[in-house]
Amino acid sequence: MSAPPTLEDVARAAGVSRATVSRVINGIRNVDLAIQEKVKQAIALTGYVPNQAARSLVTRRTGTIALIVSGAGSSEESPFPGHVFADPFFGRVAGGVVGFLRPLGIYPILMFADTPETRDQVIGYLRRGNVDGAILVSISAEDTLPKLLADASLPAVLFARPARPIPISYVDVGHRAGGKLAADHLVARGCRRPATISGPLDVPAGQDRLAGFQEAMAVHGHPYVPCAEGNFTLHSGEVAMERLLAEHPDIDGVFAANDLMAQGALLVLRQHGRSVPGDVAMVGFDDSSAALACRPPLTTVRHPVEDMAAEMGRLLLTHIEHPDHPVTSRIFEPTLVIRESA
Amino acid sequence: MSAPPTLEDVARAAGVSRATVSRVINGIRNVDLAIQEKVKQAIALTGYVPNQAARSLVTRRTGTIALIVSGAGSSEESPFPGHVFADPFFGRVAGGVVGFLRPLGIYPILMFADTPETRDQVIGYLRRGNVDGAILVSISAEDTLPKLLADASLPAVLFARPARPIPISYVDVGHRAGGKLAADHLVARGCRRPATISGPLDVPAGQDRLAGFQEAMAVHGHPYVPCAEGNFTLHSGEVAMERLLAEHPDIDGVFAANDLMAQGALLVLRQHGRSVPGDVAMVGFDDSSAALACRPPLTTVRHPVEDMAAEMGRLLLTHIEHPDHPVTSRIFEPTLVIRESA
DNA sequence: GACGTACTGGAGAGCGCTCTCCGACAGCGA
DNA sequence: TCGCTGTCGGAGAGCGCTCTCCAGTACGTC
Repeated sequence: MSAPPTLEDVARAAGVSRATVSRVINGIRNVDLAIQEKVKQAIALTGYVPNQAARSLVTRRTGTIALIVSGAGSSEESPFPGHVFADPFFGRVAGGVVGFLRPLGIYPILMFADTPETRDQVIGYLRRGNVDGAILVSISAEDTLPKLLADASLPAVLFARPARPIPISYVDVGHRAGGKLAADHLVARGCRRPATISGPLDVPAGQDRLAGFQEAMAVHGHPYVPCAEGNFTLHSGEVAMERLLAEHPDIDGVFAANDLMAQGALLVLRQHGRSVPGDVAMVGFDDSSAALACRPPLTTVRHPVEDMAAEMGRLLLTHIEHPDHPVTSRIFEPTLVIRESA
Repeated sequence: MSAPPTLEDVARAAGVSRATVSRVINGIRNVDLAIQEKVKQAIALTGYVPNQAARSLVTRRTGTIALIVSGAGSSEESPFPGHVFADPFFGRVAGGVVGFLRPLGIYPILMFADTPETRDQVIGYLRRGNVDGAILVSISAEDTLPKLLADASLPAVLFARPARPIPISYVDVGHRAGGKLAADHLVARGCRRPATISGPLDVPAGQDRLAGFQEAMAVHGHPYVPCAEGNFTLHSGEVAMERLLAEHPDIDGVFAANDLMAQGALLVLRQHGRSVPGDVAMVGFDDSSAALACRPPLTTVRHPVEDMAAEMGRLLLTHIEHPDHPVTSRIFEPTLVIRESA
């Protein structure tokens, strides 16, 4: 078995033409059942597996898509990307995408675009026609990749609304609604002196969660809520909580714009001898695995990441299938997951 | 620009033949410098990008490799894989692989093989010639994928030694040496009543870390060390610590076989009012981001995951380049990272 | 019985590239 | 002058597949 069997071999074994075998394999047009059977046996007999390259050459479809995590400054100390996975949130996105695509026989190519050079490499790779489309998780406001993608008119779908309007489809969660959920819950359980640790205020996710929280709090009679800005990392959550505690020692409820910051805040609270939820209630955002790693387990706004990732896959496939499909966005409703921290 | 430019177009623009353009692009043989220059200009002019499918068809190389995370039972509650990323360890592997491969213009296809069906899908995908080779991170002892890969004689490299001997190259860390490092450190800082939370004892990583720790402890005069088995998750670390504390309330030092379990153990210790490292010292394993998320920050045995991942890439490329390259394994030395927990 | 129609299978032309030949030509020694 | 060697560019044959024709057959209709 030096050379793997080709369509030609199968055709010979089945006593039909290449075209017929191809039709059987791709399920195109009616082929006589008896012949279909013969072909299938021949395929099994020869151990034939289609050559994807040859197929791609003529169909102009690769059957692969790219999953790009973009915009992370990465860490300066290391030439290795992937630190983003320190936030379990990205693992969920990856899992969601794979979970949806896998039954379709499609597997994503994992790419990181964390520096200008790697961004160019990524674009080059995409333009070379290696993939049919891209799913992009962009994590900074200045990321230029969404625009480059749109300009290249490569089918693409974004996770989260881009900071600047760009003609590209995206999927997002109702950040404002999530912020409101957190505020309502905090107030409902008797919180009188709320505070919040926001995400970075140059990205929509940061702005909107904060806005939603503040607006709802205003409705509940808290027109001003102390706020410390973080950047979605555990450490930034600690720093922010430290500051909040120093400036407003009587805080009795905190909304952190993601679970990782909430986790950091919890650590600081404990260091200061504040019990949770006794002295201070804490609500996070995302419902990532970090929420379960907290003690007490975190009450948090659930980001239906897996469903969103699946929707991204669905949307991308639609764009690939129908190049003229209009730019679309879909917003998912967040829900509150009540655990023990609030 | 309905149809993208082809080699033929470039050749025409440069006034040479297709073959010459191909030679210039692939840097093969001597081509007159003046002609090279002309060709390069023509490429720039036409905006030519090579068609990977056509190239693959003739070279029989795809220029892609698979990154497979295999053997996870996944979670029963969800059709989505990727929960493995809850352990930041896997993010590091992914980052390390991408970091090494990316400068070479190679990007991995991300696959999860968490059930028998998906395992078959993965094998089918690989056999279809979609990739040149595979990097496999197998996380359970009964995983059959390594064997299937070896049988398919597809170039592959494993992360960690397989539970059963299989003719396949792998990269691993000195688990025993790591266990010894932990033991020595614990003893050196005065620990008298050590205990350990082991990983699952059906995988080498679990067995060897424990063995290395026990052996070193024996040398230090602790022939018997209480041990509770965990499965590398945070929760299992909690459960194990609970048990250890119940059975041996006077423990003053713990070695957890990975950071996540150490993090869980720390949580329990705190609940029981034990200070760390005052009452109990804690040493983890991996030096993943979880170690930094601990309070106090975790002293841990560093698993040089990124370097190991890079080596996997290097090894895989060698296997792809030279199909007859003998099966190889490379063991990395662990080091101790001293922080505050011990 | 002649014709139109529907359906099925085969022939063959590429898809864009690589790579082996082969020919052209220059340089050099005899 | 002839031929030999070495260098460099071109011709052209595929790589394995899809898909558009086209031919053959069966059947129904008038």
